[in-house]
Amino acid sequence: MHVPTFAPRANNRSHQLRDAAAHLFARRGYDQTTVREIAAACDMTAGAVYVHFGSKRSLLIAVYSEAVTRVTQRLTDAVADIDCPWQRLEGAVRAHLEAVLEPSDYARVMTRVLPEEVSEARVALITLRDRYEAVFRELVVALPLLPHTDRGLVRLLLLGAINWTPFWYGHGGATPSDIAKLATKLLREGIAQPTAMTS
Amino acid sequence: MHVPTFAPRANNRSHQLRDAAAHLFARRGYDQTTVREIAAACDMTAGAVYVHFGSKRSLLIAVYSEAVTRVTQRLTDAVADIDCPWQRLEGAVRAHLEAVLEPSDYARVMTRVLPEEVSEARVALITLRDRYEAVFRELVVALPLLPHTDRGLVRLLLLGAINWTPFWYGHGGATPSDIAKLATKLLREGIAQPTAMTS
DNA sequence: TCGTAAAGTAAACACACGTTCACTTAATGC
DNA sequence: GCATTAAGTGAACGTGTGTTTACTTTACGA
Repeated sequence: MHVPTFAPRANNRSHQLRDAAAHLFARRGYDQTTVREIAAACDMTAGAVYVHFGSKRSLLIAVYSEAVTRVTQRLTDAVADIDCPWQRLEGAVRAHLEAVLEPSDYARVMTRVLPEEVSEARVALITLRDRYEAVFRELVVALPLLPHTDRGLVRLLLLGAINWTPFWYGHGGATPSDIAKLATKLLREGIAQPTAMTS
Repeated sequence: MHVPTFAPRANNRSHQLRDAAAHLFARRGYDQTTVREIAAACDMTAGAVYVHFGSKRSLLIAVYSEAVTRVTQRLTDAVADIDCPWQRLEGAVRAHLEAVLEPSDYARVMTRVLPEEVSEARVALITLRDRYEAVFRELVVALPLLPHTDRGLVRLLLLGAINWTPFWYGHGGATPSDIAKLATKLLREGIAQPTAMTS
């Protein structure tokens, strides 16, 4: 006749599940990953997953949410001590690339599973991703650009370029630092060989 | 007792099937599209699909191959009459964007279904896409760039930026032409506000 | 015209997957 | 210690999907 105890237990393995899901989502995508695989990675049964998460979909949202939180934090830290807007941008791009390209499961989920592809969780995922992209919005807004420059467009092109990197990274010898440097240079001054103007 | 006639018939509907598949793959992705849907779009049964294509996978490869052929042609045409390397690049980017962003089913398949996501057809699709990207490789090689510029990296960043456009196109008012202009400008001279150097 | 094989149908097969359910076990608060 | 409930098991359910199969219809060359 006592008040029941609704608290989760101490040895909570839901974190372990979420980590395993992140690992598999990052490596094989959402659709290709099965609930049974995630469970097996934790030495559990598929049924046990549903004790912690109501559905595969909500598991993805949990992973994605954690990913956004972590990468945003990493980004914020990376640019915290920098003043120059251009160097801030370069630092942010490098931090993003390091997070996405090195074997950090959570960050990779953000680029590996595209919100647009998972119809079940589209809205939730896009909302989360927007939270992340807001950081870049601020960075771009802070840049001293030519008048009439469409800063939104600049941000989208930049994000596209770096979101695509996982698909080709490793084929050349470029490091995240190289890529960040080039991307920033493109925005700043371009890479055209100055033409010898007839003076 | 006569030699059999192995030729396909005149009223061949395999093209119709391929078109329908392109339409659905472009709109909903590969995994989310079912063989029955493709068949239904042609007023056929699922079984009939297998008369023309051995598997769903080979149907995708047929669509993707046709897509690469068409877009490559479109691109080649677009830059045929242009001499200036920079204008050639801008024209190519605009042509690519127009193909991808406007409701041309085949072109959209190229960016909607990522070769890396379809494990069954990964290799075949990547081979096809490489054929297309070779066009951009030439365009970038022809640019007069600063010495020691990693042209491969430039191409990859550029392709990433424009491949990502389908995910955000329409949210701003930018047209394919606007996007192409900005992308080219970025490579050429950047968009930084020139600092007033103390002379 | 007539035989052959292509084109197509209808139904079933095989299987993988997300999810549920009845049941067991083991922490946890009182 | 004991009731309570979270955590977990193992098997089954329902369903969707790619594919196959036996059969029918139809174009087409000789």
